[in-house]
Amino acid sequence: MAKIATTVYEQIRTAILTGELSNSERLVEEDLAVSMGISRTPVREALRRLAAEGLVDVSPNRGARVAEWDVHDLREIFDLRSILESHACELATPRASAAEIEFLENICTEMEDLAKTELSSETRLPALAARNRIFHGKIIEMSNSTRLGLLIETLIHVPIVMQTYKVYSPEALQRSLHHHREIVNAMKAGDEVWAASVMRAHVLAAREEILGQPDPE
Amino acid sequence: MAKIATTVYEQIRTAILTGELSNSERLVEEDLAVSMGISRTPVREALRRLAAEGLVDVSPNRGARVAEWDVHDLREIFDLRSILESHACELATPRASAAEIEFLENICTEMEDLAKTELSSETRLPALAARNRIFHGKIIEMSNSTRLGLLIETLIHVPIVMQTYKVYSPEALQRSLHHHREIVNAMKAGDEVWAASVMRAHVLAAREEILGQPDPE
DNA sequence: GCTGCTCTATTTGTATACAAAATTTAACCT
DNA sequence: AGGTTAAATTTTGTATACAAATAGAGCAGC
Repeated sequence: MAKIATTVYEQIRTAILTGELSNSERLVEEDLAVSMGISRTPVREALRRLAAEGLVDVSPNRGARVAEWDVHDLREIFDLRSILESHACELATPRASAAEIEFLENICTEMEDLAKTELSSETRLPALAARNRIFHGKIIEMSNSTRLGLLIETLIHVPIVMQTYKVYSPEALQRSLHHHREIVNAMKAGDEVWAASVMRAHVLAAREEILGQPDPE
Repeated sequence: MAKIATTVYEQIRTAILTGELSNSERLVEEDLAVSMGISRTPVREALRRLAAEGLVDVSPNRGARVAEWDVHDLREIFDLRSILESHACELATPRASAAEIEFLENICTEMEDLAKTELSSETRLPALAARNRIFHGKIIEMSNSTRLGLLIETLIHVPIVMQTYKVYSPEALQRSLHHHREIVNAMKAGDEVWAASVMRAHVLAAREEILGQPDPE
């Protein structure tokens, strides 16, 4: 059970991502420390780490707060995701093995099956969201660019991005699944331009679904 | 003189960027602390921060070392820069004010003048590199996307990227300056596709100048 | 000569103590 | 009563102390 700092980092992180902590809530080092029965030292380290990832804001001598994102931030995030994830598709396509294509296809099938079931959204949405993350993560992994992966990672661990499917209409969900299938088909055909284009559309469609019409500014 | 942690962070950072510390050199907390006459606490904080930015690698219980980059890493970095900085151009172009255009033009002129002088490379190259950073930084600022700026920042503070002009041939330097001028012209013309294309070419040309021919793998 | 072990010396991780800064509270003056 | 200043409290920043883990030196065995 090594590394208390890592444990507390993960605890605070998931607390933020699940919305348990939110609304620019203040994070007092001592309070967090006593609530976990540890000292301030590992708490400090965890908070700085979260700050580096953009999940909390720290001001000198004034402590840490949960970061907040406005519509403009989210628009930036989705725009950058659309660029970076489509680039990942472009890199992944010529490298894709048959086994990897099959892996992606299986996830597509699983998600399509899940979408068909009448399960309550309580269980269905998390299952869909988890597989969605695996799908996107797999393509990033296949791109074989560590830094690209890291950049995307810093963009997506933002609460609303993590819970994407929560606000999807049935039509949007269907379109999203079709996009996934089309991406795999494009990769199978070895057409990286096609694959990248669909991925770009896929992320931009998600942006509109979540944020509504383009920023008028 | 507040915030020792920030001071030591900057010291170690510039030591790495100037190559003073290099070659996966081990960074022992206590040694750094005594050499600066402070305690380990702020040193630790600085090292974690540098680790988050990718300038040092830390392993649990084994401390920090200066990060190393191989050819593959550098290729990734330049590829991503080419994408992100061209995107910055695209965003900046429709927003560019006359004053901002003029600012960029002035930097172009300064760099062209510097290139013409017969100053020793001792003084000329740092002056060129500094203005180059200002030029690129200004465009990123004009893009008005904080996160885009942050992503690019995490990519460029890598020693060899910072010292780009050191390895440039006279021809490459000329081409680089022409690119700058062309980017400003494209922005002035309000043509974001043109501007973004030149920026992409600009960064990819730098990649080849520094790394040689494409990765054969 | 080399491999594997134990023991020692470094070095990191965490806890605690204290100092500096900021926030809050209270008192005060006009 | 309002607002300003000044103490009191809270909270962060840094230093130090100790525990846990790792790396390295020296030595036994082959």
